[in-house]
Order: sequence, then C-alpha cells, then structure tokens
Amino acid sequence: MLDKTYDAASVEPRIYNDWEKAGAFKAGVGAAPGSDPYCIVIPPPNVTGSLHMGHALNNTLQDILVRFERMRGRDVLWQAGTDHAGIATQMVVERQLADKGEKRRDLGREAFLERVWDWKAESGGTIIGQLKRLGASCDWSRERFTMDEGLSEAVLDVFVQLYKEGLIYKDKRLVNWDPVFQTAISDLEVETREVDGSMWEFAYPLVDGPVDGITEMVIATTRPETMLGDGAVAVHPSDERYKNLIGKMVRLPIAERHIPIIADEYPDPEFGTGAVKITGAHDFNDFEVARRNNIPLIPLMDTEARMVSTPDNSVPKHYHGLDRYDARELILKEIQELGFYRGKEDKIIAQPFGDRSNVVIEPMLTDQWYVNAAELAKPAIASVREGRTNFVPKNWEKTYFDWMENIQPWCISRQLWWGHRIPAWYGPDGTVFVEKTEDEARSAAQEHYGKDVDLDRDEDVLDTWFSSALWPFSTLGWPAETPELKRYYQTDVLITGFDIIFFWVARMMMMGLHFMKEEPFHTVYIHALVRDEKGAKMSKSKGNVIDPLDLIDDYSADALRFTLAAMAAQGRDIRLAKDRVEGYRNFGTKLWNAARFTQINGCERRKDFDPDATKLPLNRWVLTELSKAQADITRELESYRFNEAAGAAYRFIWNIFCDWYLELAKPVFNADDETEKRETQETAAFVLEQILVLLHPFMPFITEELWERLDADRRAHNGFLMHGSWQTLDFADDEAAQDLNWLVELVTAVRSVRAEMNVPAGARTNLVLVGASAKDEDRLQRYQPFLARLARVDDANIAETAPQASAQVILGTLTVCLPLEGVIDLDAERNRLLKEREKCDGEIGKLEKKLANENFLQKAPEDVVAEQRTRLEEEQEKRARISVSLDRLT
RNA sequence: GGGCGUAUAGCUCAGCGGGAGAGCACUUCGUUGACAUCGAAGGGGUCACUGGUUCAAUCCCAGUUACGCCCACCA
Repeated sequence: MLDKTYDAASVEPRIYNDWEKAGAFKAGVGAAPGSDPYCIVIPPPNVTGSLHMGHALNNTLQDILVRFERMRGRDVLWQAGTDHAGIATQMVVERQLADKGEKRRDLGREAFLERVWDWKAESGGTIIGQLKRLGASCDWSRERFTMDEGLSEAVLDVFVQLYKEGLIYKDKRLVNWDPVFQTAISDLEVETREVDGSMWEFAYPLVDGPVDGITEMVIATTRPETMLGDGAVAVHPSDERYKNLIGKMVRLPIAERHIPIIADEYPDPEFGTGAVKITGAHDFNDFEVARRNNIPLIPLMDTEARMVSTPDNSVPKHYHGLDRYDARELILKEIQELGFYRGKEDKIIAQPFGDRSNVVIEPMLTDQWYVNAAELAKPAIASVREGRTNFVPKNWEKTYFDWMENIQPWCISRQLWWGHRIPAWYGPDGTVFVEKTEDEARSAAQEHYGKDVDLDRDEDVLDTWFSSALWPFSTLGWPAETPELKRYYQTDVLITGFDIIFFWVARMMMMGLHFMKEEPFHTVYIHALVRDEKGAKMSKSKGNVIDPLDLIDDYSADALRFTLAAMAAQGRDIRLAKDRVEGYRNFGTKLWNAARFTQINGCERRKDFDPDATKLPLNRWVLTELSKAQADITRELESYRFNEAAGAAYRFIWNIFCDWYLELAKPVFNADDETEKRETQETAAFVLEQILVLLHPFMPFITEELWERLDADRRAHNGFLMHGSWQTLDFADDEAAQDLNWLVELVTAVRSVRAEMNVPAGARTNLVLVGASAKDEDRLQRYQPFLARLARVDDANIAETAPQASAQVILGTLTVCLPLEGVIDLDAERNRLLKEREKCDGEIGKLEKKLANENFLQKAPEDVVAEQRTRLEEEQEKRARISVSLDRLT
C-alpha cells in the first residue's frame, strides 16, 4: 500500500541513485532496435559554478525532451560536460589567493595552474551533483571537460588548421583591455553602461600664429588624460570655419608637442566645436582616423592603466606611474594653470565596462590573435537563411543575422593562464611557428632557419568560447572519427538562453560548418530568462536570487521542473513566483493520492488490457479523453511548446481523471456488478499507467516511484518507467463522450442550483426533468447512482411540467427542476432566473443584430452563419424556458 | 540612434479573426475514508490608448503611451 503522504525528499535521491546505478542514462539504453539517434549537447556549465535558476530551466527543458524521445524509443544521447570558464575561474582562484595575501604572478604560472586544478578538483563536482538533484538524465559516463586531453587536442587542431588557412592571424590593433585582469577581452565581454560623466574643453594654440583670426583650436574630450597621446586635431573637410587651418600645426600643452590639424570625415561639424582630438592609441574611432591619415599612435599606459613614459616623452615624468584617473585630475589642474581650460559640461556618457571585472575598459594597442569571423560567418548565415538550422522562436533569427552580418574580427587571445595555451612558438627574430606540438614547431623552425634554434612559446591562452565553439563535435571524439561522432553528429536541438546566441550559438555554427561540413544542430530553441516575481533580473547584488536548490528542498524537483515547463511559453521571460511551485507540488500530491485511491480499490493493471474491449461508457469516455491528451502532449512537445504540453497533462490528470473519472468510478467500485467493476478497475489502472508515462518527462521522480510501487513486478520485468513506451492510443467513442458530457453538465447544474439556493450540503433532494427525450430518460435511468452520489439526488423522475416551488435550470432542451418545498427562497430564485434571462437577452440581441446584417450573411463562411443561427435558436429556447419557470413561480 | 519584446481578472501568466481563459489570491459552503498539499459553488476583465483593414478585431495593420531587453563610436 502506498504511504499516506509522498515524501519527495527521500524518494527523489533514491530513485536517481537507482537510475544511475543501472546505467539508465547511457546513450542508447532503452532504445528500440534500429531506432534513430537523438542527441542534445548540454550547454556546459562552469566547472566550478553552482546551479542557478537559468540552469534549472535550461536543463529541465532538455531533460523533458530527452526523456520524451527516449520513451519514444529513440537512441538518445544527452552529452554532459563542463566548461573551464577561463576568466571566471581564474578570477575565483586569484581572489582566494588574495585572501591569503598571495598574487598569481608571485606564484608563477605552473604553481598557479596547480592551484586552479586543485580548486577544480574540489568544487568541480558541485554543479553536476546539483543537476542530478534536478533529475537530469545526462549520460554521465561520457562527461567531458573543455580542458580534457581530447578536447584540448581538438582545440589545437582547429587553431593550427585555421591558422594555416589564413583564418587565424596575429594583429596589432586596439583591443578592449581589462586593467584588473590585465588581459584583452572580446567585444562581447564589454558592457556599455550609461554613467555620469563630464566633457571638458581644452584649447590647443596654433603654432604659427592666427589664421582667419583663429588663434587656437578648442577640442572637447571626456577623457582628458589621453590628451598626452594626441597625434592630431581633426576637422571635417567641409567645415568652412577651419578650411584654412588644415595642415597647420597646434601645440599640445603639457606634452609640449606639435601636432597637425587634419581633415577627416569623422568629426561632426554640428557637435561641439567641430574639432576632435585624435588619440589613436586610446580610442577606437581615433584609431581608425589615425590609421587613415598616418598619424602616430602613442600608447600612454601600462597593463594596469597607469601612465608610462613614451619614446617621444609625451608623458612628463611626474605622471609616470599615476593611475589614469589620477592623471586626469592632474591634467585638468595643469591645463587650468596653463590657461588652456575652456570649460566643462556634465553629461551622461556611455562607458565600457568589463562584464566580469566591472572596471572601465581601456582601449589598448597590443598584439593579439584574431579569427576572421566574417569569413566563417558566411556559411553560418546561409544555413539559417536557407532553413537548415532553425531558431525557435523564429524571431531570434533576426538577432542572429544582424550580428553575423556585421561581425568583427574575433579576438581570441587572453593574457591569462587558465585555458588552452596558444600553440605558437617564436624564433629568435620573432618568426612565428604555429604547430600542434613543440616538436613540430621545432622542425618547422629548423627548416626555416636551416639550423636548430631556441623557441619561445606564446604566453597567452585562448578565449574560453573558442573551445566551447567546438563542443558539439569535440565531445563526440573529434578529431578522431569515433562511432559516436558518426552516429550523433549532427545533433538535434540546442537549448539555450538568448544571452549566449553570439557568444556560443553563432560560434558553434561557424566552427561546426567549417570542420564538420554540417550544421551542429537543426534547431536552436531559445528559452526565456528567469526573473524574480517583479520582473527584475536575478542577481546577487540585488539579493533577489531564488536558489533552485531551496525550491527543490521545499517543494521537490518534480514541482520545480513542472513549474518551469508550465511557464516556459515561447518568447516571454519567466517571472518565478513561489506559489506556482507550491501549486505544482500539490499537483504531485494529487496524483499520489489518486494512485493510492486506485490501489485501495483494487485497480490492477492487466497486461493484455484492450481499450477496444471495454463496454462501459464511463471507461470508453476516459479512454477517449486519454487519447486526446496523449495526442496533444505529443504534438506540443514536438513543437517545443512546453507550457502547452504541461498544461494538457495537468488538465487531463486533475480535471478529467481525478475530478470526474475517479469520482464517477466510486459508485461502480461499490456496486455489485462484478463485470463492470472489473472493467473499471482495469481501465483505471491502465489510464493511470498512461498518466505516469505522459507525466514522466516533466515529473520523473514521482512517476517512477508510483510505477514501481503500484506493481512490484514492473521493475523486474519492464525495467524503469523512464524506458517505458510513449503511446498514442487513437481511441475515440463519441457516443460515450456525449453520454458523459450530459452527466457532467447535469451534475454541475444541480450542484450550482443547490449552492445558490443555499441547500445544506448534507441535504438530499429529488430531481425532475422536464422536456426529456427518450435518450434523456434512458440516461437518467442509467446514471441514477452517479447522480445520487455526486449531486445528492435521491429520486430522479421525468415529468411534463415542473413541480411547484422548485428551482430550475435550463440545460439545452432540458429543464432541470429541484423541488425544494420549504427550502427554496422564492424571491431569490426569481432574481436568479431574471438575471439568467437578462443574460440571454443580451446574447439574443447580439446574435439577432449579426444575423440581420446582409453583409455578414453574404460574406461570412456558411458554417459560421449556421453556427450563429444555432446559437440564436438555443438562446431563444433557453429564454422561453426560463420564462416558463418564472411564470410558475408567481 | 537602430532593433526586439511586452501591455488580458487583485497577482503570475495562457490564448485567439466569429460565444473572454488557467493557476494563485478572494467569498460562501463542506471532516459522505484517495486527497484540507482537498472538494463544491461563486464574485471579479471597455483584453493599454487612437485610428485603419474586415461582414466581424482582444487577436491583423499603423500610430501613441508605458515598461523591459539587445545592439551602436558622437568626441
């Protein structure tokens, strides 16, 4: 016998353990012979991270699909693994060092990396354990890590090949520099924020005296400290004010250099003074202007954004070592003292920040490695354009195209230690040799120099996303031609959030197409962001983070999963409210109790149960409904409408099976007719079993537990429910459906009247049907016991006219009368009927107007017109009956 | 400055070219042994605003307002 209450906290870990011990998640386990492969690669979480709500949603959706397809007999691989997360992980370990007063540079590269590996060993299992709590059925035996030997091999292969194809190159240009981590970062890792700032105006005097009465050029800047590195002052060629100044020199105060006035399209004559200082080494726009005009670039800062000396002595000695913001203050002070200060305007400015470090990014002139992304993007754009890979929902394709079509070179080198070290070696003269191993580089160098030389390896590592980009094939064994690679690539669907379309999805598309000649997946499902109840993004600093593990502890993983699925409507963010989780926890309890009820009533599954052999309309009706639910849920899951699928399951289980079927089954279970009783027991058991199947992808734990607990043989003979077979019955009995709908409506009507008339709950009443057809009479007779139980009706009869003092309700062509002599409040009943009739009048008015409209009759489809006619007749009929009832009351 | 999205019950959200829905909350009633983590019955909405298309608009189109997000170099 099932326990009186379901204890998720003890059941869930136990069930998961059983699955894992049995190797139930392994690729292909439970698959039908000869079945098609189905593969999802997990978006690898940071190896040292922990589960947040985004992971919970992301992995719930994947698990639903994976379990669904597994139950459909597909050969399923959910490829698991974690990401080394370069900056994020290094940051954590550096912080740990800082707590102990240590610095990574003091430690040295090797010792530091050891610490990181230690940290990985210590915390690397955390998130995997948390995914298991959630119920994720990944093939853990194939778990990969981006810095595994095999995956590192793939990274080297890709780097070397792209280099040799000319798609990776080294370049000296401006990059986004993070002065805290002291590394370059890519455009994507920069977050532009609007902050309070100021714009100052400085004057640069003309060296050779006034021209057209102008003695100085006034420039505006939000970054005074960079003025020391100015290489020119630019004006627009069409700007009449400065026409005769082009080519003249101005004196740069403090730096005490002479720089030219140049003409360039970049300055906007309408903005400020129309003259722009050009600081090619510290501003992206200026860099382009400087390049076009051969203006020298003068880097002013070191890797921590402190002022340094320059070859041309632009930076006076007393600035050396100053932080850029201290330098700013000093510049402002000195410019004022020198009399070149021309004013200040406070304004909001857009400022770049490192998305991890939260410090202001400094454009810096450095040597970095780049991927020619524009070239790789071409086939990736075409794939989506031509429908070989589809986004769901489709509108994300626009975002993808916009970015891919304007894609910039991808800076892939990072001045970090934790990551894949770039396979490039330099000879004594700086010649670079890119090879997979030092030996190969050495022989290449030998060939180049004609002798053996010492090589220095590039110090830098690769952007984390470089290895993630290979994930769909590197995890399957590439570059080796493994059976798994052959079988599971192309994978099926990628499930991820929109925030990493650029970081990851786009790059997987590029790499997958380039190296595998085939898209990594045919579908990209983009899910929402999980927000808090008020719609704010969850963040630690706001303190509004809901920990999925807390919800699991409080309500069960099943409840959390069902909530996330039920709220995962396409194209909308999820605002997670705890009551929803609580509600779905209750849903689990409801299912548990329903199962317990069937068990108490001896509902045992018959192995050869044949739905077609059932006789009772009650059973044939629930089988019809089951069949509909199966078809609905299957269809919705196939089209990634998780919320619809969850809703269909919920409604069938609670509103059909529990509320009506089991209630209606009660009298059958208590009746003497053994045949009917047995058929109903068997049907109930069958439907419940199918419910467990339908619900399993959403609520894997409670369903698996019930599956086993309801029938001890199952585990022994059929294995796990998770390998059970998903079915679509294709059963329909319209006659039975009409029968039961009639009964449900009648019961509902009676209950409604009773409640409105304040009939005491325990009181029993009689029922009189007026206007009953032969069919109604037959049904009334057959369903008498159900009426007795569900509507507390003792005696049900047919009559020509309604009895005196009865409450009446119109149901189609029937008038349902409850004789309530002594109980009924005549005034209340009259008011109720009047209100009812008013409603009818409103409807009739609307319908009549519509049907009087010639245009409607001519242009609307026939069936719509017919439907409106029918509705009008029904309403009129109903109104007439209400009037009759009213007459009898007076 | 561009792009995307959202506005429907008190709250969180579905839905949809032809009769406004769910869950939670609320009100009333209920311990007939599956379930009070429950059951029954109710109240509650100019479907943001303004126009247009249509026989018909909450739904399609345009605009407005509000909010959110993404992208972007105005010094």
